[in-house]
Amino acid sequence: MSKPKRATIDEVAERAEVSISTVSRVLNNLDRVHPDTRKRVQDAITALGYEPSAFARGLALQRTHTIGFITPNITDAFYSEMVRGVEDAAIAANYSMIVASQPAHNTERRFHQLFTQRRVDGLVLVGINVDRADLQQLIEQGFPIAVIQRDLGVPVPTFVVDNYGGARALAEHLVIDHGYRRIGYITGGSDSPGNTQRLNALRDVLREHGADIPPEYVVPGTFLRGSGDPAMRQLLDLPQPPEAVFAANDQMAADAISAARTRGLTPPHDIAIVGFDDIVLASYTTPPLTTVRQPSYEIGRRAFEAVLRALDDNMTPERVVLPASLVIRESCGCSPSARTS
Amino acid sequence: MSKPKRATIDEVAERAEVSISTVSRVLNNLDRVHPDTRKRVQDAITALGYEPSAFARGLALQRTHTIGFITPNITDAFYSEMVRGVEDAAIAANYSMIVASQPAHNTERRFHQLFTQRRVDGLVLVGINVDRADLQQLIEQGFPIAVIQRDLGVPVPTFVVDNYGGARALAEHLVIDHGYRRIGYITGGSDSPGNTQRLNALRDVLREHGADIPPEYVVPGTFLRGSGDPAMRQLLDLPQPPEAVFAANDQMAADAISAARTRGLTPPHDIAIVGFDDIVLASYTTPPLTTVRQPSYEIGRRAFEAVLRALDDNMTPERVVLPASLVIRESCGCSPSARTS
DNA sequence: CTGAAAGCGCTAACAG
DNA sequence: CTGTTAGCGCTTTCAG
Repeated sequence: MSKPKRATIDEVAERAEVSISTVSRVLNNLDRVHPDTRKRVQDAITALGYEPSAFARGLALQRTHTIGFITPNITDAFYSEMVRGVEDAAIAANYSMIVASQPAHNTERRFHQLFTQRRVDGLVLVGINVDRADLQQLIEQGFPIAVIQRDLGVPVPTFVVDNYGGARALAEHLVIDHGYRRIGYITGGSDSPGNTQRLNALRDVLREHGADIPPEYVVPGTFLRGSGDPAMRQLLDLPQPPEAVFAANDQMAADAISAARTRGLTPPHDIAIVGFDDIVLASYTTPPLTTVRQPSYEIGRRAFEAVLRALDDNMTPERVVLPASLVIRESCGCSPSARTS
Repeated sequence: MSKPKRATIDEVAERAEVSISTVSRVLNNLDRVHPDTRKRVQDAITALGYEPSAFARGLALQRTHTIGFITPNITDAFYSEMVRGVEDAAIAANYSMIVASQPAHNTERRFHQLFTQRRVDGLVLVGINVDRADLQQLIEQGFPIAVIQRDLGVPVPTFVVDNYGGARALAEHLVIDHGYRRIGYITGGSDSPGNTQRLNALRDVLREHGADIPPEYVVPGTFLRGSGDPAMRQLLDLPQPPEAVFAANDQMAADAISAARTRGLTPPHDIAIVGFDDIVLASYTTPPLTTVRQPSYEIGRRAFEAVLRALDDNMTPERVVLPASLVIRESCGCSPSARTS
């Protein structure tokens, strides 16, 4: 029992005493339509409360005006900002967004579904690893896909933040401004290029200042909630614990702060802790996290626009690197008042 | 140039040397089909990598197998959990989910769009106020809608948490277990029934114990990030500030903690602060927030299921109240070890 | 058990 | 400027 009756184009045509093509014309104002007829049609439209069916139109046009957004976990603050970016851009272009937020092992299937069954016009992938062959094939067929935060090795529009640059700025702040030399690192998932780049930046900066990062100072995390805790403990259990800890993301940095506090330590006095991402949580830890901000909303927006562009003309796929900016709060050891920048 | 060629039902039919109706039959296995033909068809399907177009099917069936989820703000941790619930349930039923996360002033329009243009089969609304007349009309036409967290005064499946009960448990903990009598309250948006119920619960408990909540102890917030800060300051500026503060949600409670700390106070020693929702942030403040947990994932899941049910048979719309549970951490004054429950 | 044909709501040539 | 007509890909009677 659920077929609310919506007016169809035929009813509008009948009421306006014109043919359906004329109605279609005023709808899409393509050709010139006589002002009088146009008015009649428009009156009929409003009288009937008519709105064209997006999917009947989709069938005819072979364009669904729907885009798919696939991410491993939308509850992650970092991704949900992106969703907003994609959505706002989508709305502006009269698109709807189907979102798929599924654990990694399901993304491949959803990806396929969205494309084959749902016939989305394009896809935005973030933080997931799709099978390269699958992707390659779609690309070759000219299917518009934008990839965020991953370099998949296929020629698609790719959006990444400057992980190295951002991490480097943060590392320099730690090494130069604060003079730390013994710095630990909590890693993210091993399949994440961002993780590697952040670690490299830290290592480079340290080397440039005559220090190094011993193997035992690099402890494993997963980017996920809770994983910073055991990692931090491991660091704290070392004969000589680090003076500062760089966690691959804010979530783990927050875990690390809790872990330190549980051990009776007071960051940043006893140990400095910094993160990456600048999620909401970062402002609410005690002390607030010094971190690196990623422009996730903008990334989302631009990814959608890239898809749209690819849909219209076949651009050469760009790879854009967005700047990440240092956000200095207090967890690095800076005082609330004397914030450097 | 973006028309990846997908196989159509005709090609499958041709290859299997049957008619398209037969293909359709094996697809939906409705009628009996001869095993041999069935096999031929299935072989053709896999050979061609055929998948039926969801929206061509939608046109014929008048069912899009798409559901709309409308919320004011998906970056709010509380809502994003819900999205996951809706999505998981949707996938299980072979549905896709279009999400609309738009500021309040836009939701009405999106609501209308999703329904008229997108022809979604149903809608889940959370935390928004749609025009009652609009809604009423859709309902009467038998359009399936589930409403979360609002009582819209129309007969639709409604899912709310037991705000009163949850808040009451929290208030009793404050009043009975801790013995507080001077308790301040930071309100949420005035259009939110949850807000009112929470305040009422606090007031009732206080009264039952011979105390009251003076007008100046109720200060305005908006539920949104940052709004707890000025509210808390206002409370702290009072000649006699409260001993404890109940914020209408965790986000504002977190703001309140920061505000207190900025004033040189140390919660919960100098002032207790509690919230509502149990979002991720609640575990990471210092001290961690004592709060009330809402089962948002489950709410989302059940809301979708209600929509689906309404789609099939026309049930009488239920109104289900889900239990909220007290989560005791440290911001109320409990020590980490000696947690009551 | 299977095929032919109509129709879902809309767009897009092609003729007037 | 406007109407006719042929699809878009699928389901569904209605006949065999």
